[in-house]
Amino acid sequence: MELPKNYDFKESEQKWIKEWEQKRLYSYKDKGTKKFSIDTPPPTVSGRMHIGHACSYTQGDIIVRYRRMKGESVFYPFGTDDNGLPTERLVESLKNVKSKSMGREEFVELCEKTIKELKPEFIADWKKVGISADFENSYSTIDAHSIKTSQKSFLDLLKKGRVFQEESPVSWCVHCQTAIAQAEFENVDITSNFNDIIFKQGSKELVIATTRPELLPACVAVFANPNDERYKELKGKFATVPLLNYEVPILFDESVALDKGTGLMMVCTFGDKEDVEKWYKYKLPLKSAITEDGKLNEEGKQYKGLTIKEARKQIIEDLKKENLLLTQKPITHPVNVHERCGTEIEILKTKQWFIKVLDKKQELLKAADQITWYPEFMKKRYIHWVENLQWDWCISRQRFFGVPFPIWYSKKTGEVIPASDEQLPVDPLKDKPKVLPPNHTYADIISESDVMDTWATSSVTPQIALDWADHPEKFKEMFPETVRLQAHDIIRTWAFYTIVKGIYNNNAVPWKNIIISGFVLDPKGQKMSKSKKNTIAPQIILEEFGADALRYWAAGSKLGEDLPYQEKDVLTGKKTVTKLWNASKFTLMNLEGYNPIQTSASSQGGTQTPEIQNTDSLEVMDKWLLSKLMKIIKVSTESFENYEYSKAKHETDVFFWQTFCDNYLEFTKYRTYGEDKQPTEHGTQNNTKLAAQKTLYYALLTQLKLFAPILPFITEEIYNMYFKEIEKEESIHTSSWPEINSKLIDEESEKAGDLAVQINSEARKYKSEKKLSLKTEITTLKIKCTAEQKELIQKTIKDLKATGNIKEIFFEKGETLELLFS
RNA sequence: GGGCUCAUGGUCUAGUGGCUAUGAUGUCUCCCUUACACGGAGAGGAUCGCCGGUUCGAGUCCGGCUGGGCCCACCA
Repeated sequence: MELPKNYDFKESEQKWIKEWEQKRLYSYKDKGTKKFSIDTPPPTVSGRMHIGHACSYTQGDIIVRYRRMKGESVFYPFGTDDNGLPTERLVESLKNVKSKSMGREEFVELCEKTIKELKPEFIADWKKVGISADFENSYSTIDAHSIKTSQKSFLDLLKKGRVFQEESPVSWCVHCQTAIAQAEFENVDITSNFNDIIFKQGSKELVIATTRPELLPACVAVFANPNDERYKELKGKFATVPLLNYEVPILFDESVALDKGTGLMMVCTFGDKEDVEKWYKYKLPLKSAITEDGKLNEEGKQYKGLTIKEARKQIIEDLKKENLLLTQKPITHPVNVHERCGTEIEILKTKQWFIKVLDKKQELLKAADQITWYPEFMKKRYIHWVENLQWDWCISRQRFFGVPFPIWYSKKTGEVIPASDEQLPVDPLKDKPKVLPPNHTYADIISESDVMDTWATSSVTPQIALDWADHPEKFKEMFPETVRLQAHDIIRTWAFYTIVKGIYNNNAVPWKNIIISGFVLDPKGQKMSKSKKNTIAPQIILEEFGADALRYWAAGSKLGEDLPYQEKDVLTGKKTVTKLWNASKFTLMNLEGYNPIQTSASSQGGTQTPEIQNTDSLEVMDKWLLSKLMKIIKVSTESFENYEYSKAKHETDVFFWQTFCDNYLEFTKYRTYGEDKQPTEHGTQNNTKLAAQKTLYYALLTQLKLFAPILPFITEEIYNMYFKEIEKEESIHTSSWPEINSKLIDEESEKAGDLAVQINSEARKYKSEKKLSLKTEITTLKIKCTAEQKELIQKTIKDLKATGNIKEIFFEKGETLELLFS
């Protein structure tokens, strides 16, 4: 068998992607073996896969491919997250439209159309990196099945009393014009001004420091610390709000910092969480001055109609005019903004749906212990987040493109009218409830027009994939899933919310294990971002180096650890692919005329790998290689079991380059080529050649298998060209994972082989120092060593002479090993 | 301010308390040896961030410090 001179990764990768798909190699089949199910993040259809996706999915895929080879029944669905704000924003910018100024139906249609356009190309990128998901079993978080599942989850929680609707101060994005959840906050430092503003108390001037003068019309009280000597006499008095000239009470609370600003603070409805707390605690009146689209309303009096920014500017100007602005200090302070658009978050009193989480903190913390976290410390991030939760989970969004709430309301009583399970999926704007409350007609109901938060649906990915809505029995068989794979940035959202739903809906944590991958950083270790222009497109890497090379790089990071992108590592991957090709080419060349089936003692299995059953015929160097190979199988298997793919990769890599290529192939060259030069007596096959062939066959196949999860294309190519016919398994990826053959562990041969390697390397060094070609013959080698060492060295003397071009070798007694060349 | 995490040759990285600290890349020298120049052989290059402790023995365990990164809190 002769392989072509060069490996064309582009051609090969394309071919295998197509073939795997045609053969439905990765479709879910219940083989009656241990089940392995994996929950991977449905990426948002953003047009293109980014490098972080490529890396993290590859890491997951490596684990899945290992499991598949172990013979487990792999359930690996693939989803896309198409619903909600991210898609709306994408469509708005792509199609240059504004959802709120378009008809709802028209906009939803446009979203659906856009997704359809983008999706195939989007998914193609995942296939290109060799992700072995069951793409036939793919879901979209906005398809009918996902909507049904998500609505079922909601109705279930409604029955269980875990969701509630309330009109309360809620974080709000004035740009997206919707309520948002705590998990969607992003903290940024903003430069602003700290303004010392004069309030009047009778004729007295009270100085209040604020960064938000535009909220003056929403001011409902002034607060001081009860221990603040400066303000004690203000008790029971009122202050006049400047410019707007109305009175608010002066109150006292321990939470007011004495040293911040002037020690006086104004409470507005609402500037921040602090205001909300005082508003509740002191039952203050509500004075909302900000509209849902971020303008001042009639409460703003003369400032009505101005945007927040304009109002701020105008109020400052007016304060200056009236000499009510004492000082203005520029400051930089942290502000919560909406992660999707960067707009500063407002707090508005609106009616929203919530999932109760604050009262179940203890259970949610306990859940962390029922899941094994890889790496373990990531568990703390989850715990930390749960402990610090401030708000219940607000799941309603005043948007168009999302999963509708499966409910209507009664105009008469205001009560909630839920859809019935059997009518899901339902759109209350189009459909009618099956069951009406007594004395109601369809004219008496109003439809809920809000949609659910994206996370309310992506938090049920296990339930969607395992078909909780339609096949609850099948669902029970597989739930909880084996593994969740995700990055650490969404522990507080995706991991947390999925756990919430698992526990609330199904009384169990959703997976037994969670593996958290790190971030891809730029070569300098900086976070990648579009604004920094330091992003790297995986498509370019794929084009230039190939998927195997990209995967090789991705396999290099430890789980949970951030990985700087280094092109040299991808290049090393490509070199490994090339080396694998060349080493295989050489090996297969040497297997010319070799019939592996004959040497297989176990003919019963028929299609089994021709195992090496008998080591008697093997030479020391063969035993040396195989014994070391067994240890690599052991380490690699153990590492994969613990999701430590980078360790498995490293060990296999070092073995392949050093043990196999640099040494074993060199040591056996003289045995494998030139049979016609030294025909053996009786014309039968040379025994040492046959031994080498046996070893080569088994060692190469094993190494291909060990590399297969990481380098699926090159290994499949080589397997297909030679091994497939003999092994009778259609793909290396469905072939069995190598097992340790304890008969092949041979410490003595390892020692002897190591000595031979050492001596050979000294010989090379000698030649290099003398600037001699490696072909140069060494006349004599005098070896000083112990009797024990001599015995070992004598076992490989033939190999040493041939490999190192050494004519004669003499021994002399010595304490330590000493080599004298001449 | 709280929490987590990291610190190893120029750069990136491996490293279950134990003999000369892994590999890659880059540098230098030699070599197109019939698998591979996307290669081979060799050389040089690390007081394993700093201080202290535990131990016969610490890159590895403990405490403190310094410096990165991330998360959370701080928004008057």
